[in-house]
Amino acid sequence: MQTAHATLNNQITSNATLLRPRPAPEFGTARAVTKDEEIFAEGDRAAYFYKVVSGAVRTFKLLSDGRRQIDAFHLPGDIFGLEKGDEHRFSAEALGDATIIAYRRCSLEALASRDQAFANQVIASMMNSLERAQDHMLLLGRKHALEKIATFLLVMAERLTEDGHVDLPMSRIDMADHLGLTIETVSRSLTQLERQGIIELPAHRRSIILRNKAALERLEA
Amino acid sequence: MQTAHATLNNQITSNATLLRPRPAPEFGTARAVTKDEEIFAEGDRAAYFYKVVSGAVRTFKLLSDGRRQIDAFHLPGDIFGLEKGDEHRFSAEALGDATIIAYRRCSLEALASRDQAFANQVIASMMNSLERAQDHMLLLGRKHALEKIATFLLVMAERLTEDGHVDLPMSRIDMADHLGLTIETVSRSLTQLERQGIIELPAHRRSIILRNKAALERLEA
DNA sequence: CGTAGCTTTGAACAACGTCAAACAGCGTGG
DNA sequence: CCACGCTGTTTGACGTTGTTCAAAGCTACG
Repeated sequence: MQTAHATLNNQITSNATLLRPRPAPEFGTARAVTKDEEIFAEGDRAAYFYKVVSGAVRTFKLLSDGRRQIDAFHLPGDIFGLEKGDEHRFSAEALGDATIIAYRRCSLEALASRDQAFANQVIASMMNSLERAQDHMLLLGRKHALEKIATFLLVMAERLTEDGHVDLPMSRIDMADHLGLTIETVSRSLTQLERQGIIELPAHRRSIILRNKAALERLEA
Repeated sequence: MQTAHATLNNQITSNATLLRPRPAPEFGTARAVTKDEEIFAEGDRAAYFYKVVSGAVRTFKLLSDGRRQIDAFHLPGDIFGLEKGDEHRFSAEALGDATIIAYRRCSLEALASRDQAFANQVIASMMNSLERAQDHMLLLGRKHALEKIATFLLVMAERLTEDGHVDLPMSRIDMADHLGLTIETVSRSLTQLERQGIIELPAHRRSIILRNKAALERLEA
């Protein structure tokens, strides 16, 4: 019950601790990563946070028996790996070859005093993550397989905007682990949508053409 | 996971800090709400955000056919209803009789310049929400019914800390809609845990005694 | 070409949901 | 004080969605 209070203050004090003098690194250091390369792992010390420049990144948690939940895919411009505490609560891997910028982690106050605009960007990105997470809980907890797929396709179409032609950067396994399904169910749902003429699955397996967005929106529930 | 320890330890000190007379920010306006009373609804203009003083609040989203996902329960000290955009993306209702404080919503910048400490509290609360949401996605997407229940009981025990004796402020329906289950499955899982001697369900249906936390933690997966 | 890694497809199965009924606590009113 | 009905919870039988297990198809890439 006081937990909230506690953590709140926790934040403030720990920020103070982090304020120790340091060469100003507003401009992080770029880094190139290759397909499936680990950027950081759950439990690692959170010395940096990151921004995607090109490519895409997945962040995920694992259960002891290997079940995986991908909480988000991060596309160019997205910030990820920012933590309240001092260790990463997720693992992060590149979906394909990608470039990212690493920023040395520091307190928001320090950040704000040095570069207000960047600080605001970071906060805004946090709120975006939160909104996405909240929408995703509804999807995971209450939507059926077909509704999950429909929602996912619409969201990705929106984020990748190639006008109904979505070139997915992730495999079926990644989709499944993001949507709380198995790859088989993902596959079956997609072919069902294709048979209904709502989408098209060209030979190149990673790309999808949305033929009937209205129908998808109806399916979204 | 000493993170938990850390937070608990800091709790004491930080509460002390918070109770100190603080340069008054917006002293929000207190409001008493009764069981199931709506505090705001999804789509409402987000003119205020709130802090729970006593009682508990649920925030949730609905699908068109009435399926509901409760994204979080808010206990005393928790902040809820803070939005990035200008309308609420959730509905909020009191679980039982409760009192809350309403703060007039304003930009974080304005808030920060006027009362840095309070601004930090707000940001920290956002990060808390995000962390909870992320953990909850793992639960919703990848855990089985029994694992969901086990996790839920441990989390609630931690937050309500009456040491193994949890007095839940919510009904089975609320639990179900939070965990992505049905009330029947919640009920069955609880009785299964009771039959295994891991918990005890006294006559008063809202209270639960955790007899074997270790077993629950093993079940958590 | 040939092999490796995804993806799709099919059939059997299990976990969870649905439907229905019994049960318990609790407030109300006779 | 007890009967009554209301509401929330538990329990049971059965159905369905999505998973599991297995195998075959594609693509890509050497």
